[in-house]
Amino acid sequence: MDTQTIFEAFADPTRRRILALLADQGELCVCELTAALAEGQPKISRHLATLKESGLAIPRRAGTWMHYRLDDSVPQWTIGVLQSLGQGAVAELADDLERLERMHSRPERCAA
Amino acid sequence: MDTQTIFEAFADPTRRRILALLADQGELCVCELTAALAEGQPKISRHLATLKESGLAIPRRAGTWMHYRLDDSVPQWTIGVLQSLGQGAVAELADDLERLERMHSRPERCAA
DNA sequence: TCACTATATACGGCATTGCATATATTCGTC
DNA sequence: GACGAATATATGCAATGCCGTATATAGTGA
Repeated sequence: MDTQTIFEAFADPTRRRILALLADQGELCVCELTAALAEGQPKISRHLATLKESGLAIPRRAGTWMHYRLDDSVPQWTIGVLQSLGQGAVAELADDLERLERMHSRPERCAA
Repeated sequence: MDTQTIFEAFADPTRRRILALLADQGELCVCELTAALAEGQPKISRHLATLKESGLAIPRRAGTWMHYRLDDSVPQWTIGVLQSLGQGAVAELADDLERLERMHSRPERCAA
């Protein structure tokens, strides 16, 4: 949760795409993120591990699925950056959201 | 001036110390930054080149001295991050400022 | 032009990072 | 327990980043 770790997390474009999606959608599972970004599953999983270790994302297991959401107990400036990711700083966000909508058989969102 | 470049600039602790000092002091030359951070001159110079290329810092030559200041025409979220650097996100800032004050024979600040 | 100061860059080494492929784990169901 | 789906991790590699040392450049003044 220290400054350096958070900045490193923001320094990768794939992680920013993930963070922008989580900021927009609230909670998503690995298979949804894999479909939305159109990237390989191990790649998504590794970046989610990084985000989890940095304290930016929180995992929740629901059966077979792992859901990730943003942690809202982050430094103030971090919140500003996260908001900006959905407001133009992540150029791919529109495409990613469209692929997410198009995805077949998305897991039902069941609360914790 | 694109998103990726700016985030990469923020990802290094030495660059954040430089940015925090510039945000606090307005304009500093290389030798002042070298003294304030207590780091080698080539290291400071290299990081300033990175900041210049990212669009975050603007150089100004005044005789032998190169002065650097922040560019204020940066994305909105960037401004928030820069402010945060002076408000706890850069732990070394107090020490760096103290070394800067103690520095002997600082170049006089003459306007452009 | 020469010497001096301030700053920038080149070079080599070391550590880290991101990736793809392959494999391991975890969970639900039978 | 065996199997299949979802997710996580191991491995090997190419690329990148930061560093210190040495050197080059730019400016100033004699």
